[in-house]
Amino acid sequence: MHSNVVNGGYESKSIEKKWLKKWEEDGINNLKDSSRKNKFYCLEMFPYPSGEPHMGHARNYTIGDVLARIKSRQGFNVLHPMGYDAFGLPAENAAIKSGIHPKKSTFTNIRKMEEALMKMGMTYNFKEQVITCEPEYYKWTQWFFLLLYKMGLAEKKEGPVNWCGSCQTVLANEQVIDGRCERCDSEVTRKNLSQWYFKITDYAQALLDDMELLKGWPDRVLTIQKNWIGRSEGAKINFKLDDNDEEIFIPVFTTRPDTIFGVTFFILSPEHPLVEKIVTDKETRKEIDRLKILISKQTDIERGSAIAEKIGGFTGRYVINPVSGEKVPVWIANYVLSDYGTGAIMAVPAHDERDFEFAKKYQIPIREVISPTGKISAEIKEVFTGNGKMVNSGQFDGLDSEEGRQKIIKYIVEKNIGNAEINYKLKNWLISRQRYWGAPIPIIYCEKCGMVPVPEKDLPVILPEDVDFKPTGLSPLSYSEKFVNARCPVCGSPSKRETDTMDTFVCSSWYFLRYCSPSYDKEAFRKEEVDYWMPVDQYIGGIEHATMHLIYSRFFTKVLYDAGLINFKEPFTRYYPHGVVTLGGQKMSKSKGNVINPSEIYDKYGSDTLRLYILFIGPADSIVDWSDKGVEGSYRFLGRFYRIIAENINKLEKSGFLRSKNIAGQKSARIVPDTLDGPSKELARKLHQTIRKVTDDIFRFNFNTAISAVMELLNSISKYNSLKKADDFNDMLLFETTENILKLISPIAPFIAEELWEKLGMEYSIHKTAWPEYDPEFAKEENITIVFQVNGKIRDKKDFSLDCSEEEVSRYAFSSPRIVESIGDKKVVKKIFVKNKLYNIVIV
RNA sequence: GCCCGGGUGGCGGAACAGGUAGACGCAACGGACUUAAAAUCCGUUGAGGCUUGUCCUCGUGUCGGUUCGAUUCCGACCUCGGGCACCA
Repeated sequence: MHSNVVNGGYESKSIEKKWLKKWEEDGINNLKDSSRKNKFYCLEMFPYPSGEPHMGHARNYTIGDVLARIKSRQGFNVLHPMGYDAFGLPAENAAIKSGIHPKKSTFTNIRKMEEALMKMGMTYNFKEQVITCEPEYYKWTQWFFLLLYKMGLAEKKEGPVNWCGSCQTVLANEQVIDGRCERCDSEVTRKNLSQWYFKITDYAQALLDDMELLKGWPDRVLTIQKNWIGRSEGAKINFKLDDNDEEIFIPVFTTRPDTIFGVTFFILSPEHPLVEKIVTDKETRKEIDRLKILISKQTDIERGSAIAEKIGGFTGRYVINPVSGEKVPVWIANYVLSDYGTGAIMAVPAHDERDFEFAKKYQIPIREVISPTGKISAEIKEVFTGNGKMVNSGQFDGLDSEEGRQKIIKYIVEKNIGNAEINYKLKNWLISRQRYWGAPIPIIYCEKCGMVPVPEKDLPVILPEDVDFKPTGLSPLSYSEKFVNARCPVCGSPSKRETDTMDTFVCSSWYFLRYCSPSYDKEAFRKEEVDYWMPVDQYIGGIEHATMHLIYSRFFTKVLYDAGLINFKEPFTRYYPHGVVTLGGQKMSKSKGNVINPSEIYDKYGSDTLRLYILFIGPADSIVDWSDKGVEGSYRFLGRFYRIIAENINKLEKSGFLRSKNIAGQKSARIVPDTLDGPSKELARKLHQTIRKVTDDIFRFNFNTAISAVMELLNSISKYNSLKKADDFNDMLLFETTENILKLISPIAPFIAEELWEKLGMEYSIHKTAWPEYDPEFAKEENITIVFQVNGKIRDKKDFSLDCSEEEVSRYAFSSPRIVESIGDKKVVKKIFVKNKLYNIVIV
């Protein structure tokens, strides 16, 4: 290690080294204390062990660490755990490239992460980490799979899936961004495969309803989730195929049953199973087949975006509108999706943008049935999607569209042709992956018994280590004879194991429960521990997990609740999304080479500087751009802090104050307000105001302003120290201020605080002391500045005593030359007095 | 296209309930210390004006409104960021 960057007497390197060692020996970073009554579970999203924590991790974990430390100092029993989301593609991809086994690289990386987190002074109990790729953990991930299976929430289904050709695996909908793979950015194609799904859609409504319990979540996150779940209310209506031989009903979903008289055509998605059946004419069939192939070749981007061109064709057949009795043509079109609603729609071109565009292109009639004015338009030039009066709608004419919707639903229910229905955009969670580095799905296929779940007593299904994990599109595990061949748990005959592994989001959907009893080996979690610690009081992590991890974790929690295994419905009481750290306005990324690692910073300036800077850089939830100058500023501040406090300690030593009293043990005989005056009183006030502000700001996640308050206090101390007259000086006050400023900075910059605490002769450790509380008597301002305005413009300012009367203020106002001059010969019509703030004279 | 957030000095950002806009920090400039530099310490620093003051005018994306008073509330627009995006 090289010497410190020049900074007065502040030797961050040796200080941090010294305390790291001491803290580790004493286990001081474990904040659990079962003798305390109230608990606080502070959780930060655990990292994927990529090798070294990045700046986002540093930000995330520093925020959590500060909160956990303060909660502990405020007397809470604090659970502040750490672990690793250790399964996943990157390790496997790296293994394919470099030949190093994922297990080896993962554990090497974990050690590195661990060391870095320790160096940053994080208060995790490193002895109780949770690592998802260990059999002791994934045994219970598999147990969860079985639980969902038993509850009918896990199913194997043939269906179109998102296939990433480069990763050679299936992706969940959430992992596809703009038709591309989230990880490798290559284009995602559709493929029909038999895959495992978790039926999260069964919980769509519960996920929406229970948002009411998430008062401690930012609205924007709930909005994202609502959007993702995509609930829409409407009706399912059956249209009968116009056919002489057979009664075929085709249901559609619509949110606008009130527009049913405006249906001028009907569309099936190209993948709709009835397309095959109903197209009878040979020539038409040719054309429809051609279209189907054309559309199936379209990528998600070409087909899926709102601006994509609409294409389709007439099937030669008709359906009967069940309400109007009208016969309308059946088309297929690329813009009708097979996996939403019923895969078929009633098209109302006058009142739907997409149908309008399609009708115009293919010259299909457009009929107005909702009119904003109630009058029928002569010509339809544009779509009207709003509410209005129903027209051209038979017995429903004249109704408001909202009312019409209810009336039509009532009608179709009575006539037995449909019903009210709710649809969600949320799709079932596809969890199988044709990859090696994941938790094996605990299922066995027996020729006689069929699909058999692995009995709980046989868990874990161990992921074998001697496997060839080259990507072939098939699960690497399928090449391992040893793994694949098994005995049927039911009949004992030779069987085959499921060779897919689980999406890593399954592992991370319950880790917060495991933290409550990390080494318990009888169950996934010890109930008493979970009852005590859960739900998480404060969760902190990137907003990019709003739709995946956070929804899945909420889903898992609800499943456990319904299984009667836990007594809460939501895992995270409060959630705080921190912002990302950019460099030059760009997202830091290894591939672009624009990365600043936390280690560079703590190696050069120390972890205190890193922590301080990352909190001071800007509001914790906003995107912040890295600035080397800013880091230096933080480092300089700590140097200045060190010098000024050391000077205080010096002074107190010289005056004999520190020797004369057994300060460390002394809690009583502190300053009484009346005994102070002048600069001392001012400093005492500043101190108590700072205690109040820092505490308030930190719990509002305003770390930047909390730090600026500490800076201001330091400036006040510095000024106080430069006082000429010795009588103005109060040793006790200086001591108390020193003691408290150290406490205030201690969760943010734990090393320097501990060092100076020791220098002050206090009992080890500052991190075990109670968090300071402010005294309102001290914090109270004596004088306040009243602002004088004339017609809202500031004309004068003057100090008055707190709570002074309007009369007093008014008397001054009308004697102030500047104010009198501003009034001139105008007439005073009104006087506004805001206590302790301002006096405004209104003239005309 | 729809739904959320933001736009404040040269820069990052303060202003918690409509009441002193620019806290704190960075950068810059001036001074002290030094043979010198670095570091440190002390100042100045939104723009413009002159009558240089405890001064005046302007100023929180643009335009308008409510109010004695608007960065804060309302309306329209411009712009940046995020989410969703043929979801019937």
